[in-house]
Amino acid sequence: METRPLARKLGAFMALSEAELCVLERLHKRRRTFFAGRDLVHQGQADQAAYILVSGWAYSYKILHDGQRQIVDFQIPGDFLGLRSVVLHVSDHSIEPVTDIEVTEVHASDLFKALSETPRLATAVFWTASRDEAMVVEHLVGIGRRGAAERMAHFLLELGARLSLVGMGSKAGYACPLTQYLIADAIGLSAVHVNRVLRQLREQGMVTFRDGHVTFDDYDSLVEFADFEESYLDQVGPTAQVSAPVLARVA
Amino acid sequence: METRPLARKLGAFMALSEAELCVLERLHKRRRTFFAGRDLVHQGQADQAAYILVSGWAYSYKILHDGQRQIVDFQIPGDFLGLRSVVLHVSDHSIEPVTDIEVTEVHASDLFKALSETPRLATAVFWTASRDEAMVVEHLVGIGRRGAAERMAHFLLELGARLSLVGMGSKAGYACPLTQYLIADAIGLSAVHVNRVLRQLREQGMVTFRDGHVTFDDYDSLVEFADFEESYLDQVGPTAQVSAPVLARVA
DNA sequence: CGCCTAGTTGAGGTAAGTCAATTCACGTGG
DNA sequence: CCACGTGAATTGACTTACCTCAACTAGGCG
Repeated sequence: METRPLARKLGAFMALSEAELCVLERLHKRRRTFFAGRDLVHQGQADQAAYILVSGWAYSYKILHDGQRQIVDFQIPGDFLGLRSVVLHVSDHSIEPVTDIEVTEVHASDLFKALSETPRLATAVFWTASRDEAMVVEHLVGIGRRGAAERMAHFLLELGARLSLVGMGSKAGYACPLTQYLIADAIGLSAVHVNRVLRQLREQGMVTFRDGHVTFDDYDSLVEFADFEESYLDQVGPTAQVSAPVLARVA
Repeated sequence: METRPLARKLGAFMALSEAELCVLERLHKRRRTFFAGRDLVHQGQADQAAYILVSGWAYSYKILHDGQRQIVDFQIPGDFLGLRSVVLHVSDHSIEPVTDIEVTEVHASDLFKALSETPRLATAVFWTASRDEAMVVEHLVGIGRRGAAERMAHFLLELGARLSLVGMGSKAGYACPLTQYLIADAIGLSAVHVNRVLRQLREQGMVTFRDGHVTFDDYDSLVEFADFEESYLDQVGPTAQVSAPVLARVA
């Protein structure tokens, strides 16, 4: 468990050699702590470092000129923070910790060097980035075309699935430090409506979100209700070639 | 102009050497044509090839279980089609041509081989992918937090900016083969409402969309109205800015 | 004790959706 | 050449999902 969460995540995707793990290890330059509510990366900033989240939760968001906020995604341990900012050389969004967080810093130059010298690692990182993009796309679909309750259900399920992959959740539920305001800005609703929708889902016996804990009261009917497809979260990478489970699902 | 649009796009981001251009050239295996309305990639399919769009327009989308469609993005010449599907090894979305299109096919194995043997090319492709992701994020923000008219204005401006980069548009306007139904599914509105919003923008003297042509009647006030920030579309890559050190290491 | 933040609930407003009718351009076959 | 069908755009009338405003509760903490 003191294996870096990122190594664990990438390892689940492709087997990494000793040498590759070593390169990965050397990337983690410095461990830092940031405190809840204090911006880590700011929109428009020219970034020279990305971070890997070790513990705690964060979220990336954009602010519109009229002050509204849209949360793009939440990050949990093992996720990159600001990877896109480094590649694009400027941050198009801000990142803020939800809780106090621990991260390790990765300098842009070290990252590019490591990726060019270790092609398989580059593939693995590219895979991670693609998986993140797939989540953003799914999020987009939800906001664009799902009703409020379905959106909420889908959101809670996706978060649960992601947390399960790093051992922080199960089909029973998970600890969740988010406020209803954060969820509102993530799924494009008002905080008031979030509250109503949560009540509805609770009264229908599907999920309960209370006191920082999400409990799946009836996982299966929630999945059914939310039209939740978790295949896009699968830990299946190129090495696993067209693996049996994928084929089964496609068939 | 018979330069491959992709080479032109990547070239704008970082200067590519002869050798790198040559690798890029060899990627283009086979030129193919697809016809308007016939699926090119299907949701759930296990992909072994991506495509580079040479001419025509396409769109990537997802279908929900209740039959609703959310269009994630439109692709124009120079864009990759299905790059994420290849990296993730399964397509999480479908792609369909809007018009008849010409593409060149890129086999997954060739792509991975080229990227691992030519690190700078990998960086460039990673940059392209990140730029696409930034667009999806901006799209997400629009759907989540902007009103219908602002969303439409922003959408038309973004398309214009992208088309300008490949010489197919200007601040005066551009040819646009999209129907109001496609736009509706892209920006999360009903087709009827799209029509109303277009009328409103036209009557306010900002944009006119008629007969397959978008005309910016007052570009500046449209930008103002839409809160349009085009920085995320900049053709600014690592080479352009802080990059001397980065390049030195990568090279 | 008083203040702040998070959550909860009600009443009423509004942006956008649905349903439906009409027009127009286009192609196709009688 | 015209009748017909089809897909796109347009507009009106009505509905609804979600928002806003506002009041109130409950817990944490200086």
